[in-house]
Amino acid sequence: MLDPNCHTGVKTRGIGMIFSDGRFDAKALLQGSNIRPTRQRLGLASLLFGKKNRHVTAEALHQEANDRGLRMALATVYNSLHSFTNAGLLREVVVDAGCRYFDTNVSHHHHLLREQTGELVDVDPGQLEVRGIPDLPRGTSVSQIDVVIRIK
Amino acid sequence: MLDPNCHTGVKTRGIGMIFSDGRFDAKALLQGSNIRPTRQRLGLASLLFGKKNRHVTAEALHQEANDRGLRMALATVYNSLHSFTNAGLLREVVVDAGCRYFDTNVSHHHHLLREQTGELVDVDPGQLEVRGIPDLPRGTSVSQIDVVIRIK
DNA sequence: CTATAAGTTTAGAATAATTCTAAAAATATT
DNA sequence: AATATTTTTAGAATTATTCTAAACTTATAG
Repeated sequence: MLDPNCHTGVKTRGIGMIFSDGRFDAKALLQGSNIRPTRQRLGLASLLFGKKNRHVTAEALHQEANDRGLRMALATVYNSLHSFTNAGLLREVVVDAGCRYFDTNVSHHHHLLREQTGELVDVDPGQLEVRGIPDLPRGTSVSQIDVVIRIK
Repeated sequence: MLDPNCHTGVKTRGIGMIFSDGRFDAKALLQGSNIRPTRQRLGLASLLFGKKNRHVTAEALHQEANDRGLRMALATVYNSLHSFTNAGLLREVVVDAGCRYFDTNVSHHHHLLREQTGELVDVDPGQLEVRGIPDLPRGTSVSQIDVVIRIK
C-alpha cells in the first residue's frame, strides 16, 4: 500500500529535479514550470519542496528563509507563493479567516487542523470519503471539495 | 421528509419568540440568551433570524441594516455578531481567507460555495456523509468537521 | 421613580495580513 | 555588450478586523 504522503511526492512535480545523491533540484522544478529561477525563488522552492507536504503562511516562510540566511522582502515571499500557486506547484488551503495557508501537496486530499497550534496535517482522500454530493445549480460544476477536521 | 432548511428553524432557538401572527420576537430570543436587547441588537437579530439560514459578513449586514434605516456603527455589527456567536445563536464559517462569514444555522451541516458570487448554501449532513475519519493525535478530539463544496 | 452601577455604542485610531507602486536590480535576448 | 524584460524591494496603500475610551443606554438599588 502506498504511503499516503506520496501523493505529492517530489516525483509528481516533473522529471529531473532529484540529484543522484537525493538532493532536490529546485532550478529544474522552476524551469519546468516556466518560472525564472531567481535566487529568492530557488531558496523558497528548496524550503518548500525539499521536504514532503508542507503547509506554510507567507509570514512563517519568510521567517524560515531569514533564519537560514536567505534575505528577501516579505513581498517577494508573497509574489513567489502566488507564482508557484499559479503554476500548480502549490495550492491555497482555507482553514482560517485570518491568513492564507499554502500547501505543497497539490493533489486531491483533505486536512486535519489542530486548532490550538494552527498545525495542518494532510488526510488522504482514499481514507476519508465524502458521499452524497447534492444537486448543483444549473450550469455549475464542482471545482473542489474540501474537508477540514478541526481537533482540539 | 424534513425540509433540510428546517435544521435551524426559528423554533430551535427557544420558546416564545414567535408571535401568533408569525412575526419573530427578537427581544425574547436575545433575552433568552442573556444578551441585552438594545436597539442595535434587536435590529440585527431581526434581520438575521427573521429569515431562514442566512450567511452574512459584517460589511454586508451593516449595509443591509443601513438600507433599512437602522443606523449603527460597523463596530457594533462586529460586536453583535461576536455576542451572538458566543451565545450560540450564530456560528462562523471559514470559506475565504479574506473575510469572516457568520451562519444563522448553528446545527451541524456543510456548505456549498458558489465561487463566482461568494454565495453559500447549506448542505444537510443527512445528505452528505463523511466516512473514514483518521486516527487523531493522542489526547485530541474532533471539535468540528467542515465540508465545503466549491462550485463554479 | 431618581441615582448609581453596569454594559453598550461609537468614531476614530490601531493592527494584521496582504497588495500595490515604481524605481533599482537581476536576468534574458539581440 | 547593449537592450529589453522580468523581478525584487521598501515603503505606501488597502482591507478586514479589533481596540480605545468617552458618551450613551439600560438595568438595579435605594
